[in-house]
Amino acid sequence: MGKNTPQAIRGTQDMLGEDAERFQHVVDTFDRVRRLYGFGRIEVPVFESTAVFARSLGETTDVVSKEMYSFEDRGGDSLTLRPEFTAGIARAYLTNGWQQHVPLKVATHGPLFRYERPQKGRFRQFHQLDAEIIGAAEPAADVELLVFADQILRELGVSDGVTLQLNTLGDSATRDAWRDALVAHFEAHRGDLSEDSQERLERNPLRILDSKDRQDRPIADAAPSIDDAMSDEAANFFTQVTAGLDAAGVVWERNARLVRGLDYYRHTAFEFVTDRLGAQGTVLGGGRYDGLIETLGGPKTPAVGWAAGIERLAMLIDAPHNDRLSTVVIPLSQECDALALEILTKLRRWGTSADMAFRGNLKKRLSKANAQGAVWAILLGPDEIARGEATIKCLLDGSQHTVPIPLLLNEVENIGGTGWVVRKNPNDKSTWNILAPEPGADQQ
RNA sequence: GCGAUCGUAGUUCAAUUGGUUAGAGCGUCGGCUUGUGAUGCCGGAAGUUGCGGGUUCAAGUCCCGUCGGUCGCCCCA
Repeated sequence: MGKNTPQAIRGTQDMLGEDAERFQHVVDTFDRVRRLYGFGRIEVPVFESTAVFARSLGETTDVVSKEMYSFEDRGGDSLTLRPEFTAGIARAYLTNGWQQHVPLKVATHGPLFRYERPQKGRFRQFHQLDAEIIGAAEPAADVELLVFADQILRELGVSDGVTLQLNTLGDSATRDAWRDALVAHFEAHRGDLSEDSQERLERNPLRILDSKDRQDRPIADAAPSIDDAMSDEAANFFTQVTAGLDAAGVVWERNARLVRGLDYYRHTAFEFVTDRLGAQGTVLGGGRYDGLIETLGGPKTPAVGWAAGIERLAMLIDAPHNDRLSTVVIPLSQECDALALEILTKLRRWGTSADMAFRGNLKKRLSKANAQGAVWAILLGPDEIARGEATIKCLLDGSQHTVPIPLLLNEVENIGGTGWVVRKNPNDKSTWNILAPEPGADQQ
């Protein structure tokens, strides 16, 4: 690193090659599965008025109180880079009058920002997949979201190491009653709690329940259960959610200590967790937030949603196999460039992946083509062009053949009666295939 | 915000208890082949040892500060 070269901002990442491919594979999978479930794509701004997040998440949450990137713009307004998706989506729902589309199933993904100490699976600019159903009070919506999440994890091939932990926080009355009981319990043992948890008692007492601190465990384990405070309606709701998951074949386990950090959650709360990511075990999490939209000044509107960490998922998946570059066109002198460009353009318009090697002598260019993983090289030299021919070389087995240029340009099959076949197949973009002398195994 | 640990060519790493001119693989550039890659051989370029200060006859190595990476606490996806 030179001394004067700029550094990337702490907690941000630059991705190239495999890292970027993994990331994109997660996004692609999400986008494909999301359509299967009828979730429409939405886009929301990367920044909002600070109040949108402060009111939604709760002023005392860590996210709001110490992790937001907030700034004053030139007009003097306080803005904040989104630390999560839900608040902005709820705001968009209200400002655009999307009530007309209820129940609204939407999905998005993109960057989020949180001023935290970076570590494994945790960044200051990170990226999430997000899915929400707004305006549905039925447990079917919770189930829908969970089955959707489960399928994404399956299709990414990570579901083996990931388990769904499920809990209910009850309705508002249940949650409040439970919270009071918890506070009373923890208050009684205040002196025995860890320093962190004494702090939590003020800000977010529910979080003492899943404290990792040894000192807290006995007290947390002895704390009153949500089930004791649960109203019949809330219990019934939860039963319907679990019944739906069972019917859909989604494996889950109850974790009565599972609590979410943000204030707006009610009823269903869940996390898909793994032990393969060190301290950051949660790969996807969410729940029901029936009160949020009202908090933002809208009508009473039930909603559920989840978010998943793209980087975390990308760390879990196997490296996606790259499609092989099909063809590299190699002009050997300047007079061949125009023809090379013509062929190159044609190949790409046919749907074949192709590139041009334009630097160095033939040796360099072939070497470059090989390094790119190309299957075919088309060599265009003055001599060949003079004869009206091009050379096609298979980089897998080294075989090569000359081909009349007009045939190349006209998508002709069976090149010059040699048995080499150029097949243009618009439905299969991998094939601008030269078939006859089998080049060997996997061209993909 | 707290704690631990690390920082050496583009990159991955090496460099006796502080001791000459800081090395190697990969990559890169050139050559062995005037138009033939992937396997081979030869050679070149490439470093203010993150940055700043200090201790010492002598610092990549020890000390302090700072910036960054990594891991944990916390928090969360």
